Amino acid sequence: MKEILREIGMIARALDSISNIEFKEYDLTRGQYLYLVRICESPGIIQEKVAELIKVDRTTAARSIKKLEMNGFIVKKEDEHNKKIKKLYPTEKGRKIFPFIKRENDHSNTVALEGLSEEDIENLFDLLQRVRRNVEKDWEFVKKGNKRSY
Amino acid sequence: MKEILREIGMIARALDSISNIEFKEYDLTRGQYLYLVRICESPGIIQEKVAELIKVDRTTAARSIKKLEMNGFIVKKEDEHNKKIKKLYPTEKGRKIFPFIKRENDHSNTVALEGLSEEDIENLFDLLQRVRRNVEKDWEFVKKGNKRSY
DNA sequence: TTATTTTTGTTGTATTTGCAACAAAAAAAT
DNA sequence: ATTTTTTTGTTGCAAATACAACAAAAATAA
Repeated sequence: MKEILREIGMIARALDSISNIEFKEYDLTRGQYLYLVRICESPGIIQEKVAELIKVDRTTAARSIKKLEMNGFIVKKEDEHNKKIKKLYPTEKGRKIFPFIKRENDHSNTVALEGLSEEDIENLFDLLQRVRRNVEKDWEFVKKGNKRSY
Repeated sequence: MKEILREIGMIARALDSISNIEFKEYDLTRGQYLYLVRICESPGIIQEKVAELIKVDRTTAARSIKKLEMNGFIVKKEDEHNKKIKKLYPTEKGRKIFPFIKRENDHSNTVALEGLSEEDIENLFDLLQRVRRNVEKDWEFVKKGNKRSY
């Protein structure tokens, strides 16, 4: 059995670790860049969706986003028609550092893909998307308290 | 720019989350399965190497491994010729749950790779290994306190 | 319409994570 | 042989993470 997941875990931890170190320069603490990127990309998104996108616990997302708000990177806005939800928007400060996050991520991407051809990259991306779609089904299933049988 | 790393991050977090939930049944707390697997696979390995393999902070590995020891899954043994290092070995208890961890990981692998052909899988594995080798260079560089320029 | 279930958000608590700083052994350089 | 650097391991501390449990709005079912 090819240990695909092990490779993926190693890559993910290594890159996350690098990003966290590099973003301290912009006063972003561990993990925060993930949330800020998603909010910048989809202004008005709610935190429940952000957690789903990132694949992180709801309460972890709640606290990270609260901290982003406290530090002035984003704001929460009430919705006109739905009293329950809070829409998330980047502030000026948040929008300003977004390009730096993108730049760092692009660099990591470039480093990661060194030596791969254009075709390799297309192929890898396609395969990873398929894997991700497979995996997110199980994640939602298990997160809701269900038990996988195997 | 194809967001390869984003896909990898999503997959890794989702699967890690599932594993952590599923391994509570065996009294393994968050993250511990990673260390136990590596120690079972390479008896006598030292914790510094385990951290490198997993791509996790040295001190995090130290504490996880200490806990594995306290809970009787592994033992630390002094080396004859080197007073500094401590070699790690699974105990009977550790060896016993190893197959369950393997089984769970295999299942996750299978789910993840659903719909991919044999060739796709070979290809994906090869590409991921190359990405991982690229990324670990930067990880070690940054972890040692160096600054990437981009 | 009313009752039930799902969605969304929060807080309390325990645990994990990782940076900083230290110590000691080992290895390498002088 | 001595000094310097690297390797390996530890602890203090601050912060992130996630499970449990709760609450209220919204969506769905009855």
